[in-house]
Amino acid sequence: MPELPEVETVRRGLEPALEGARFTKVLVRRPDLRFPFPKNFTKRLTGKSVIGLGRRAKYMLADLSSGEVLIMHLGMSGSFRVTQSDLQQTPGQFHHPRSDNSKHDHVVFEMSSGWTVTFNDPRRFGFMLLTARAELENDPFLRGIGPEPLGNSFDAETLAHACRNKKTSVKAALLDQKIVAGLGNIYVCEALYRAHISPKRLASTLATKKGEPTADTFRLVDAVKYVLNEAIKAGGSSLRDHRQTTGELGYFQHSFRVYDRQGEACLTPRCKGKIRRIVQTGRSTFYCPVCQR
DNA sequence: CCGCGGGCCTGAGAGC
DNA sequence: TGCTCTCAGGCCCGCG
Repeated sequence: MPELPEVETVRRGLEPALEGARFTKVLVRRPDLRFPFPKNFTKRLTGKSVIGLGRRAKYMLADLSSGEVLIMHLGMSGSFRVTQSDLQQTPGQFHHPRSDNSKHDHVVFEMSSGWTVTFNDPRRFGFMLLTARAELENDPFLRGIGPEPLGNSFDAETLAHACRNKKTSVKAALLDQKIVAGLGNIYVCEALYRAHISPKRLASTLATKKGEPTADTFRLVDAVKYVLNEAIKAGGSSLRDHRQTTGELGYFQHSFRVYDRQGEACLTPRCKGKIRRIVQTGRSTFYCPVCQR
C-alpha cells in the first residue's frame, strides 16, 4: 500500500521513538514475514542503538551503532505503532479499533526512549533485513534504484534521459523504481492527471530525439513533486491499511482526482470527461481520456 | 537486455 | 448468513 508519502509519514513518526535510543527488548512473534528474519535478528539488535532513521524509496533504513543497517519495508499492508511502554497495553489494542488484528503484530521493539514500536502486517509482504552499512549499496533491494523524486537530482532532464529509449507506457515507466524512486500506483495516476499526460503515452515521448525534456516532462516532474509533498502533508493516503504511527489515518485519499474514481466526472475546469479505469501491465490505471493527452 | 506475468499472503466486498 | 470469486498500495525473479 504504502508508497513514498506513507513510508515518509511512518518514518517521521518512528524517528522520535528510535533515534538515539537503544533496543532494550526485541520480540519476534513468528519466524518470517515475506522472508525469514535474519539469523540472530533479536541478538543483533538488542543493546544496539539507532544512530539515525532514513528513507530510500519505500525502504526505511535504521543506522545502528553496531555498523549494521536495519532495512524495513511495509509491503502492502504493514504499519508501525508507537506507544508508551509504561501503559502496559495489550499488543494491537489501539491499532485498528474496529477489528482485532493483533494477531498480525509480528515484531515489537522496546526502546530505551520509553517508547514501544510494534510492527503489524496482515499480508506479510513486508520484511526486515540486516546488512553491513558498507554493503548497503550492493543490497539487491536498493541497488539500481533511481533518484529520490523530492530531491534536486530528479528533474526534467534526468527523467527525459531515463525514458528516452523506453518502449513502455509512461505509466509503467513511472512505476519503475530504477527510473524514479518511491512512486506506486496511486501517485503515478495522480501525477499524470495533474500534468495532463495520458498514462498510455509511450515513455520515450517524454524526450526529444536528442534526449532533451519536452514541455510535458517539466509539468510531469512538477506534478510528481507536488502530489508527493501534498500527500506527505496529509499523512499519506489511507485506503485500507495505512496508519500513521499514532494510529491516525492519513487523509490524502480525499484529494484523489482520479484514483478509484472511475465513472465520475473529471475535475479539470470545463473538462467534460469521465474518469476511466483501464489495466496496464496488470495494474489499474485511472485517468481522464479527455484532458490527459 | 527488456518487458511482462506469476507468486508471495490475508481480508474486504460483490454477487449469488 | 454464507460461500466463492475477485481484487488490493510492492517487489523479485524467471520466462520468452
